[in-house]
Amino acid sequence: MPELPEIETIKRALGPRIVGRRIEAVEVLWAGTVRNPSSEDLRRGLIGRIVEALERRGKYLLFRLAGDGTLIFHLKMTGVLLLRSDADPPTLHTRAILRFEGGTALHFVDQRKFGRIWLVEREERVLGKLGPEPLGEGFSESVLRAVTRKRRLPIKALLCDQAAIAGIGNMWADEALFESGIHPQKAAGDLSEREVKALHRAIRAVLARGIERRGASVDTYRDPDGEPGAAQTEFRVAHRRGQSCPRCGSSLGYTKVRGRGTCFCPRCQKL
DNA sequence: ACCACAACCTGGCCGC
DNA sequence: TGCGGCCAGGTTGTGG
Repeated sequence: MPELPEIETIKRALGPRIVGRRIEAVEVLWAGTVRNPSSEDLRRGLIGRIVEALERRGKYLLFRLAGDGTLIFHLKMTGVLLLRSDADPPTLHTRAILRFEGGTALHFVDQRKFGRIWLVEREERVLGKLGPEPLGEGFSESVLRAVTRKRRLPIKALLCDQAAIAGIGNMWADEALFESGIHPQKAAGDLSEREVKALHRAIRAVLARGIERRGASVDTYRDPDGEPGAAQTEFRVAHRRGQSCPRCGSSLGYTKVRGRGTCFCPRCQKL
Protein backbone atom coordinates (compact mmCIF):
# COMPACT_ATOMS: atom_id res chain seq x y z
CA MET A 1 0.00 0.00 0.00
CA PRO A 2 1.37 3.41 -0.84
CA GLU A 3 2.34 5.29 2.34
CA LEU A 4 4.80 8.12 2.86
CA PRO A 5 7.92 6.43 1.39
CA GLU A 6 5.99 5.27 -1.66
CA ILE A 7 4.38 8.65 -2.37
CA GLU A 8 7.73 10.36 -1.85
CA THR A 9 9.30 7.97 -4.37
CA ILE A 10 6.58 8.75 -6.89
CA LYS A 11 7.03 12.48 -6.35
CA ARG A 12 10.77 12.30 -6.90
CA ALA A 13 10.39 10.20 -10.03
CA LEU A 14 7.64 12.32 -11.57
CA GLY A 15 9.05 15.74 -10.76
CA PRO A 16 11.78 16.01 -13.41
CA ARG A 17 9.43 14.70 -16.08
CA ILE A 18 6.31 16.66 -15.27
CA VAL A 19 7.31 20.00 -13.79
CA GLY A 20 7.17 22.76 -16.36
CA ARG A 21 4.94 20.77 -18.69
CA ARG A 22 1.55 21.90 -19.92
CA ILE A 23 -1.53 19.72 -19.59
CA GLU A 24 -3.13 19.25 -22.99
CA ALA A 25 -5.93 16.81 -22.29
CA VAL A 26 -7.70 15.11 -19.43
CA GLU A 27 -9.69 11.89 -19.64
CA VAL A 28 -11.75 10.60 -16.76
CA LEU A 29 -12.63 6.95 -17.29
CA TRP A 30 -14.39 6.41 -13.97
CA ALA A 31 -16.14 9.48 -12.64
CA GLY A 32 -16.06 8.35 -9.01
CA THR A 33 -12.33 8.97 -8.99
CA VAL A 34 -12.78 12.74 -9.09
CA ARG A 35 -13.71 13.91 -5.64
CA ASN A 36 -13.85 17.62 -5.87
CA PRO A 37 -15.21 19.36 -8.91
CA SER A 38 -17.19 17.40 -11.47
CA SER A 39 -15.20 15.47 -14.05
CA GLU A 40 -16.07 18.14 -16.57
CA ASP A 41 -14.90 20.96 -14.30
CA LEU A 42 -11.71 19.06 -13.59
CA ARG A 43 -11.07 18.76 -17.31
CA ARG A 44 -11.83 22.41 -17.94
CA GLY A 45 -9.78 23.47 -14.92
CA LEU A 46 -6.69 21.54 -15.97
CA ILE A 47 -6.39 21.94 -19.71
CA GLY A 48 -3.72 24.47 -20.64
CA ARG A 49 -2.30 24.61 -17.13
CA ILE A 50 1.40 24.20 -16.37
CA VAL A 51 2.61 22.09 -13.47
CA GLU A 52 4.85 24.33 -11.42
CA ALA A 53 5.92 21.95 -8.66
CA LEU A 54 5.25 18.52 -7.22
CA GLU A 55 4.94 18.10 -3.49
CA ARG A 56 3.94 15.50 -0.98
CA ARG A 57 1.97 16.01 2.20
CA GLY A 58 1.40 12.86 4.23
CA LYS A 59 0.13 10.34 1.70
CA TYR A 60 -1.19 13.02 -0.64
CA LEU A 61 0.61 13.96 -3.85
CA LEU A 62 0.24 17.59 -4.88
CA PHE A 63 0.61 19.09 -8.36
CA ARG A 64 0.99 22.84 -7.85
CA LEU A 65 -0.30 24.61 -10.95
CA ALA A 66 1.09 27.84 -12.31
CA GLY A 67 -1.21 30.66 -11.42
CA ASP A 68 -3.58 29.19 -8.92
CA GLY A 69 -4.84 25.85 -7.79
CA THR A 70 -3.53 22.45 -6.83
CA LEU A 71 -4.30 19.05 -8.27
CA ILE A 72 -4.23 16.50 -5.45
CA PHE A 73 -4.06 12.70 -5.64
CA HIS A 74 -4.61 10.14 -2.90
CA LEU A 75 -3.75 6.60 -4.03
CA LYS A 76 -5.40 4.85 -1.07
CA MET A 77 -4.58 1.13 -1.29
CA THR A 78 -4.16 0.22 -4.93
CA GLY A 79 -3.61 3.48 -6.79
CA VAL A 80 -0.68 3.70 -9.21
CA LEU A 81 0.56 6.64 -11.30
CA LEU A 82 2.23 5.46 -14.49
CA LEU A 83 4.15 7.50 -17.05
CA ARG A 84 3.22 6.27 -20.49
CA SER A 85 3.53 7.56 -23.99
CA ASP A 86 0.58 9.16 -25.70
CA ALA A 87 -0.15 6.06 -27.76
CA ASP A 88 -0.46 3.69 -24.79
CA PRO A 89 -4.09 2.63 -24.33
CA PRO A 90 -5.77 2.58 -20.91
CA THR A 91 -5.95 -0.77 -19.15
CA LEU A 92 -8.84 -2.40 -17.30
CA HIS A 93 -8.31 -0.35 -14.12
CA THR A 94 -7.23 2.98 -15.60
CA ARG A 95 -9.43 5.64 -13.97
CA ALA A 96 -8.01 8.85 -15.43
CA ILE A 97 -5.35 10.08 -17.87
CA LEU A 98 -3.53 13.40 -17.98
CA ARG A 99 -1.88 14.16 -21.31
CA PHE A 100 1.05 16.58 -21.38
CA GLU A 101 2.53 18.47 -24.27
CA GLY A 102 5.38 16.52 -25.79
CA GLY A 103 3.59 13.17 -25.81
CA THR A 104 3.77 12.11 -22.17
CA ALA A 105 0.66 10.65 -20.54
CA LEU A 106 0.12 10.08 -16.86
CA HIS A 107 -2.22 7.17 -16.16
CA PHE A 108 -4.00 6.89 -12.84
CA VAL A 109 -4.67 3.19 -12.40
CA ASP A 110 -6.61 1.98 -9.38
CA GLN A 111 -7.97 -1.54 -9.14
CA ARG A 112 -10.17 -0.94 -6.13
CA LYS A 113 -11.52 2.52 -6.94
CA PHE A 114 -10.65 3.97 -3.53
CA GLY A 115 -8.17 6.52 -4.90
CA ARG A 116 -9.32 10.11 -5.30
CA ILE A 117 -8.43 13.27 -7.23
CA TRP A 118 -9.18 16.83 -6.19
CA LEU A 119 -8.65 20.15 -7.93
CA VAL A 120 -8.81 22.94 -5.38
CA GLU A 121 -7.91 26.57 -4.94
CA ARG A 122 -7.24 26.09 -1.26
CA GLU A 123 -5.31 22.98 -0.24
CA GLU A 124 -6.48 23.25 3.36
CA ARG A 125 -9.85 21.97 2.24
CA VAL A 126 -8.26 18.58 1.66
CA LEU A 127 -5.12 18.67 3.81
CA GLY A 128 -6.31 20.79 6.71
CA LYS A 129 -6.47 18.12 9.37
CA LEU A 130 -3.11 16.48 8.75
CA GLY A 131 -0.59 16.25 11.56
CA PRO A 132 3.14 17.04 11.23
CA GLU A 133 5.42 15.54 8.62
CA PRO A 134 7.39 12.84 10.44
CA LEU A 135 10.58 13.60 8.47
CA GLY A 136 10.18 17.33 8.84
CA GLU A 137 11.84 19.61 11.35
CA GLY A 138 8.52 20.15 13.07
CA PHE A 139 8.38 16.55 14.24
CA SER A 140 10.39 16.46 17.44
CA GLU A 141 10.34 14.08 20.38
CA SER A 142 8.27 16.58 22.31
CA VAL A 143 5.72 16.76 19.49
CA LEU A 144 5.39 12.97 19.58
CA ARG A 145 5.09 13.11 23.35
CA ALA A 146 2.35 15.74 23.00
CA VAL A 147 0.23 13.72 20.57
CA THR A 148 0.47 10.57 22.68
CA ARG A 149 -0.28 12.26 26.00
CA LYS A 150 -3.45 11.13 27.71
CA ARG A 151 -4.54 9.10 24.71
CA ARG A 152 -5.93 5.67 25.55
CA LEU A 153 -6.04 4.24 22.05
CA PRO A 154 -3.39 1.66 20.99
CA ILE A 155 -0.14 3.30 19.88
CA LYS A 156 -0.44 1.54 16.53
CA ALA A 157 -3.80 3.22 15.92
CA LEU A 158 -2.34 6.59 16.86
CA LEU A 159 0.57 6.14 14.43
CA CYS A 160 -1.95 5.49 11.66
CA ASP A 161 -4.04 8.53 12.61
CA GLN A 162 -3.26 11.14 9.96
CA ALA A 163 -4.31 13.95 12.28
CA ALA A 164 -1.62 12.91 14.77
CA ILE A 165 1.24 12.26 12.31
CA ALA A 166 0.90 12.43 8.53
CA GLY A 167 1.93 9.64 6.20
CA ILE A 168 2.27 6.49 8.30
CA GLY A 169 0.04 3.53 7.47
CA ASN A 170 -0.29 -0.08 8.47
CA MET A 171 3.01 -1.53 7.32
CA TRP A 172 5.33 1.29 8.34
CA ALA A 173 3.61 1.54 11.73
CA ASP A 174 4.42 -2.15 12.33
CA GLU A 175 8.02 -1.57 11.34
CA ALA A 176 8.46 1.50 13.56
CA LEU A 177 6.94 -0.29 16.56
CA PHE A 178 9.20 -3.30 16.14
CA GLU A 179 12.22 -1.06 15.73
CA SER A 180 11.42 0.67 19.01
CA GLY A 181 10.41 -2.50 20.88
CA ILE A 182 6.88 -1.32 21.66
CA HIS A 183 3.81 -3.55 21.65
CA PRO A 184 1.26 -2.27 19.10
CA GLN A 185 -1.60 -2.59 21.61
CA LYS A 186 0.06 -0.49 24.28
CA ALA A 187 -2.02 2.58 25.13
CA ALA A 188 -0.39 5.62 23.52
CA GLY A 189 -0.48 7.59 26.76
CA ASP A 190 1.32 4.82 28.66
CA LEU A 191 4.56 5.12 26.70
CA SER A 192 7.54 5.96 28.89
CA GLU A 193 9.85 8.85 28.09
CA ARG A 194 12.38 6.31 26.89
CA GLU A 195 9.80 4.65 24.61
CA VAL A 196 8.71 7.96 23.09
CA LYS A 197 12.32 8.73 22.33
CA ALA A 198 12.90 5.31 20.78
CA LEU A 199 9.70 5.52 18.75
CA HIS A 200 10.51 8.98 17.45
CA ARG A 201 13.88 7.77 16.31
CA ALA A 202 12.41 4.58 14.81
CA ILE A 203 9.73 6.39 12.82
CA ARG A 204 12.28 8.61 11.15
CA ALA A 205 14.70 5.76 10.57
CA VAL A 206 12.26 3.32 8.97
CA LEU A 207 10.65 5.97 6.74
CA ALA A 208 14.01 7.30 5.58
CA ARG A 209 15.20 3.79 4.82
CA GLY A 210 11.94 3.10 3.02
CA ILE A 211 12.52 6.09 0.76
CA GLU A 212 16.11 4.97 0.12
CA ARG A 213 14.76 1.61 -1.02
CA ARG A 214 12.20 3.34 -3.25
CA GLY A 215 9.21 2.17 -1.24
CA ALA A 216 7.71 -1.23 -0.50
CA SER A 217 5.85 -3.29 -3.10
CA VAL A 218 3.82 -5.84 -1.18
CA ASP A 219 0.80 -5.66 -3.42
CA THR A 220 0.12 -3.40 -6.37
CA TYR A 221 2.52 -0.56 -5.61
CA ARG A 222 4.78 0.44 -8.50
CA ASP A 223 6.75 3.58 -9.25
CA PRO A 224 5.85 5.75 -12.28
CA ASP A 225 7.99 3.53 -14.53
CA GLY A 226 6.16 0.42 -13.37
CA GLU A 227 9.08 -0.73 -11.23
CA PRO A 228 8.52 -2.21 -7.77
CA GLY A 229 10.29 -0.84 -4.72
CA ALA A 230 12.73 -2.93 -2.68
CA ALA A 231 11.88 -1.97 0.89
CA GLN A 232 9.67 -5.02 1.44
CA THR A 233 12.76 -7.24 1.21
CA GLU A 234 14.04 -5.56 4.38
CA PHE A 235 10.82 -5.70 6.38
CA ARG A 236 11.48 -7.00 9.88
CA VAL A 237 7.88 -7.75 10.85
CA ALA A 238 5.42 -6.22 8.37
CA HIS A 239 3.74 -8.90 6.24
CA ARG A 240 5.97 -11.54 7.90
CA ARG A 241 3.38 -13.27 10.04
CA GLY A 242 4.58 -16.69 11.21
CA GLN A 243 8.16 -16.11 10.09
CA SER A 244 10.97 -15.71 12.59
CA CYS A 245 11.93 -12.49 14.37
CA PRO A 246 15.17 -11.08 12.96
CA ARG A 247 16.25 -10.07 16.45
CA CYS A 248 15.39 -13.04 18.71
CA GLY A 249 14.35 -15.76 16.29
CA SER A 250 10.98 -16.49 17.86
CA SER A 251 7.90 -16.82 15.71
CA LEU A 252 6.30 -13.49 14.83
CA GLY A 253 2.83 -12.89 16.19
CA TYR A 254 -0.26 -11.55 14.49
CA THR A 255 -3.13 -9.62 15.94
CA LYS A 256 -5.75 -7.09 14.95
CA VAL A 257 -5.51 -3.49 16.07
CA ARG A 258 -8.68 -1.59 15.27
CA GLY A 259 -9.49 -4.16 12.64
CA ARG A 260 -6.10 -3.87 10.93
CA GLY A 261 -3.74 -6.80 10.54
CA THR A 262 -0.73 -6.26 12.78
CA CYS A 263 2.56 -8.16 12.79
CA PHE A 264 4.91 -7.97 15.79
CA CYS A 265 7.33 -9.99 17.87
CA PRO A 266 5.68 -11.11 21.13
CA ARG A 267 9.09 -11.45 22.76
CA CYS A 268 10.74 -8.19 21.63
CA GLN A 269 7.56 -6.11 21.97
CA LYS A 270 6.03 -6.79 25.37
CA LEU A 271 2.91 -5.18 26.72
C1' DA B 1 -13.10 15.13 23.15
C1' DC B 2 -12.23 10.72 22.44
C1' DC B 3 -12.90 6.29 20.64
C1' DA B 4 -14.96 2.33 17.87
C1' DC B 5 -16.81 0.65 13.83
C1' DA B 6 -19.29 0.31 9.25
C1' DA B 7 -18.92 1.54 4.59
C1' DC B 8 -16.60 2.03 0.38
C1' DC B 9 -14.25 -1.52 -3.48
C1' DT B 10 -12.16 -5.63 -6.14
C1' DG B 11 -9.33 -9.70 -6.72
C1' DG B 12 -7.48 -13.54 -4.54
C1' DC B 13 -7.99 -17.15 -1.54
C1' DC B 14 -10.43 -20.71 1.21
C1' DG B 15 -13.68 -24.33 2.04
C1' DC B 16 -17.29 -27.09 0.41
C1' DT C 1 -14.84 -27.01 -11.46
C1' DG C 2 -17.68 -23.65 -9.44
C1' DC C 3 -19.57 -20.85 -6.13
C1' DG C 4 -20.18 -18.24 -1.91
C1' DG C 5 -17.99 -15.88 1.59
C1' DC C 6 -14.18 -13.63 3.64
C1' DC C 7 -10.08 -10.76 3.74
C1' DA C 8 -6.90 -6.85 2.65
C1' DG C 9 -6.81 -1.35 4.48
C1' DG C 10 -7.07 4.59 4.20
C1' DT C 11 -10.40 7.61 4.97
C1' DT C 12 -15.03 9.39 5.93
C1' DG C 13 -19.14 9.34 8.33
C1' DT C 14 -21.92 7.96 12.26
C1' DG C 15 -22.90 7.05 16.80
C1' DG C 16 -21.82 6.03 21.65
